[in-house]
Amino acid sequence: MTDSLALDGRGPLHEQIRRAVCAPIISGAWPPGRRVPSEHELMALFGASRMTVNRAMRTLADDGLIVRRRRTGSVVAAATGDRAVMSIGSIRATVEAGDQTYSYESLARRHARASDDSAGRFKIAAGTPLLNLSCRHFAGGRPTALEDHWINLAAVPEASDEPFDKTPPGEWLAARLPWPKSQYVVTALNAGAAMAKLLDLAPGTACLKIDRRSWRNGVPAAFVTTLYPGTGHALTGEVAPP
Amino acid sequence: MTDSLALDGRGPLHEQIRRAVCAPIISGAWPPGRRVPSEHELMALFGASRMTVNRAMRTLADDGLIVRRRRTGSVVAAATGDRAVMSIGSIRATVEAGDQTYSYESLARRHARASDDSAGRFKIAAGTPLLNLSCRHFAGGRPTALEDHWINLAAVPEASDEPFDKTPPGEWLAARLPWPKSQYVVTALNAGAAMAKLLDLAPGTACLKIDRRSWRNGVPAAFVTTLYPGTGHALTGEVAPP
DNA sequence: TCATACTATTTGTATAGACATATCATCGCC
DNA sequence: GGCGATGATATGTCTATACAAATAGTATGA
Repeated sequence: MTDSLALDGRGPLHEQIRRAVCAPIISGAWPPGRRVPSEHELMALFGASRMTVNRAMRTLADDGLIVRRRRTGSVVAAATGDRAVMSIGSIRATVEAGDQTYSYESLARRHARASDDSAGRFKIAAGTPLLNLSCRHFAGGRPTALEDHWINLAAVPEASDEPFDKTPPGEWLAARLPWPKSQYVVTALNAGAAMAKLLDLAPGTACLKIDRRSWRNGVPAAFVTTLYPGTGHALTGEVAPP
Repeated sequence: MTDSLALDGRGPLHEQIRRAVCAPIISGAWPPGRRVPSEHELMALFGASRMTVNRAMRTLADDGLIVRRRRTGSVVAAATGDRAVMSIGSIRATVEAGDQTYSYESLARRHARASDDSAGRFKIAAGTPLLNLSCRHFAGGRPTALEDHWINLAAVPEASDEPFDKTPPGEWLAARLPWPKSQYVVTALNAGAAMAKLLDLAPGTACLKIDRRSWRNGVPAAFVTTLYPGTGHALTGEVAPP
């Protein structure tokens, strides 16, 4: 079956080799566990140098399609459960992508100390100074999301001096925390009375809740809860072979 | 500032270089748009060959931390909205990860033709033969999810001969479609009367709905809707710098 | 027989060199 | 001034080679 591998002549050689080996894997012709030709075999097959073949195979391994082991060679990886890449953009970007005008309203801004439930979910020492921001986002004048931020002032002290009346906390944080480590938890919940009123919904309407915890340099930096009307917002993502 | 870059002596050289350049980026010391030392500068700084430096930089570019351009050199990338990797495992795996016994019940199995609304969301020709499977998943004897599958028999003809009374359609499909292209849409919705009864919930309870479309070799293969009680299930994911 | 040493295979890493390609800046030239 | 040719720079790709590390199988020896 290795004979049927063929280059398509388009693009760099290492890409062609990667595609040639990738094709029978994603088509199912090579089932998980099947042996993939060794680098030497591919060198002979395609007339490429080992470094070029190695780069193609390494890319496939990085993408999780094959598993490489010394001496035994490479095999097609077992298909794991999906790992979908969900794009969680800023609310402004989401609204403006739908050709609606974005606006934002600050509902509350208060200092607090970690002691109540926020300390528990945040995993920080009790007494840590926090800044709590509550705000509402509008798409074309209609409320589209509620956000509740808990910023760890020990990790992000600059937040103390920021009024957050013009810049939404989410955007401000994104600029201050480039490439944070973040964890997301997505659930559904019924809107309570206050929440429903703020979102202009009937009480009990299903909403999408996205909890996000972010760290900066290993220190918990922010805990954000975002609430969307369930029917008005969708989290989308995709997984695709390379 | 390039002087402060230092290798830590641990692991392969290209990894050390990658970490050395990565550190000031994720710490924020190098803001987006800042120029990253060129390959030649890094060669001189670390005494490494260009291929080794190139591999480190290329990895950073693949991870989206820097943007590389010919002649102008590399710069720190603008922090985009997060692209979180959500793990959407099989329901069995999720249940068994919680130390509960998994079971499964087939509710309906019927053949259909794409003509009604399913053709529209599926983007297939009307009249295409489909197999519709409805099932319920249990965790420790209590219902934990509902699933509704529409399998395109033109793309996956083997499904016709499968009774799906023992193997859940999701697992069967995962084995038949290795590395499919898939799209996900996650929303929240209020449980209707029938849905609530099947999930043992009060009507109107918020539920998490995950729609998944999968393709095989570019052909729509399956459309799956999964419903979870909103409080009983969470979609989790994370994004982390490399 | 069992344990150990050796060997062959395969991948992992690193180097030096070469040429290709995109692009910015500059220098003439009209 | 505007236009085009030219050169410089940085990345992109590819090769040939070398040695290292992991490991499965084989040979060796007590």
